[in-house]
Amino acid sequence: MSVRVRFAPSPTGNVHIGNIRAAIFNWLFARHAEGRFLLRVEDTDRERSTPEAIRTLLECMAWLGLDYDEPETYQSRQTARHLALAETLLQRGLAYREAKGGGDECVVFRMPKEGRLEFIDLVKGRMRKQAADTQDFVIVRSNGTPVFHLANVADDIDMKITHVIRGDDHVENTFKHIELFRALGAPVPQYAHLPMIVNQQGKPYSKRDGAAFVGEFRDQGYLPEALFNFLLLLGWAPGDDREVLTREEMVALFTLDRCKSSAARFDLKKLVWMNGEYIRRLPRERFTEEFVRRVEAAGLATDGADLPGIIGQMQVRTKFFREIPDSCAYFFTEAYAFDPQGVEKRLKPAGVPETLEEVAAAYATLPAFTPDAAHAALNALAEARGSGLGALVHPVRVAVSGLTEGPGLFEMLALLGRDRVCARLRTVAARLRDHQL
RNA sequence: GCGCCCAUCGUCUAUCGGUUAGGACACAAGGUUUUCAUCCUUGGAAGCGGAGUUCGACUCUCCGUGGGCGCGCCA
Repeated sequence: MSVRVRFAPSPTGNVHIGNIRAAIFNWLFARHAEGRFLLRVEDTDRERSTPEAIRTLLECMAWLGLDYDEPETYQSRQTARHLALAETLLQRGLAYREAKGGGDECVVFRMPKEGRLEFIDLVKGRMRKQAADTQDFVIVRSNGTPVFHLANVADDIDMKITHVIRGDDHVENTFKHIELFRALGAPVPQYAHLPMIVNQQGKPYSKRDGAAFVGEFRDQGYLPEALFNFLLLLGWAPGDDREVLTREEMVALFTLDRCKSSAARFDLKKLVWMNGEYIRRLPRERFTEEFVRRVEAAGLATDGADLPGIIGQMQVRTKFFREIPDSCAYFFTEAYAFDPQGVEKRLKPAGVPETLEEVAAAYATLPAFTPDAAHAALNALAEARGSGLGALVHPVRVAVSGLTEGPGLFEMLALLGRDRVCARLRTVAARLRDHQL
């Protein structure tokens, strides 16, 4: 029997990372087993399930590369089917009508009253519970609408779902659902319950803890592959020391028995690191394309710049594309901004203007302006002055780039070119004297 | 309250009775130019407690403790 799994979110406008992780695990499980991954929109809450919300959901799926193998289905369209099944249950005496609280009658499903209920959870192992500890539950409201449990199980039956992989807040429901499958004469799927994602305090991760929705991560500049990989590592590990995996590796390696059953804390720092890893691994052309787009969007022109050289330095240090205009402006314009703290610390001390001019003079006479030559020249200067190299490196960096950090100074200088470097050093020296900085 | 589940460095995790308990993030120190966002090296850092089972337990069992989830005519 071939594997069929589904992701069954209720479209409430935003897709929570806990939810999308369930989608990721389902998708990987299906792809690994060469089975089918389906999407069922549980849109029975008509209030919140707006077309807009559904579109957002579909966008998030596409963004993460979670493609599904059959057209998505909508639970709200199956109401008649759900009610028919409830009717069957009623006729077989497996459910009964009851008027709770004096209102109209609702339909209640009968749970076993004795014995033990149990199932094997593919990640948590054997789960058991005394029947006496369960209760009958409503499957059709007195207003005539089906309740989640009925709708969920009915749709799983109709979609021939073989494995239900979902958050472990559903473990208790599973005892109910299994009885429903049996009562409806359908084969019971296998279950796998995934641990929750929690915050630094160990509480369920929510929007109060920062970005909690897929769309927010996208908007903040995270790459879908990075978020996907990071979320996968929350509760699953390949068994060896690999952490950054290609989609193919994930598919090949993913199995439910390697899933952990304890909650995982969401560690933003590691996600940031992961994002940097994915940016670094981007094909050079793709990084370049995005780089240029960002730079130009900031009103800067890249003509004349040594783009390949700049990219070579910047790709490995970029954690977010949005940082690019600010971190690289000095490569493309003379109107680059100065970091106030850098100016204060590196340019304001007495003697800096003279130092910058000395460096400019030394550089002007160099036969070739290469990183090594620029380095050697500064070394010679430092020695002549009896000062450390740092006394030259820092002011020069800030003068030339406006920043206190960036690529190796001499690589950066070579990339800028002798003319621009010397001009900037002199200009900054003059501005310092005129108190213009 | 009742039921169920969970428990390895600060964090994510490896280990499926025998390891100096490994890796990654983060942190610290050093080096890479007295820069840094890269790179290299090094370091600190863990089996919740108590009983058992066993020649031998992080690993198996039980009891505590702590945490989470569930107990809706929400999903």
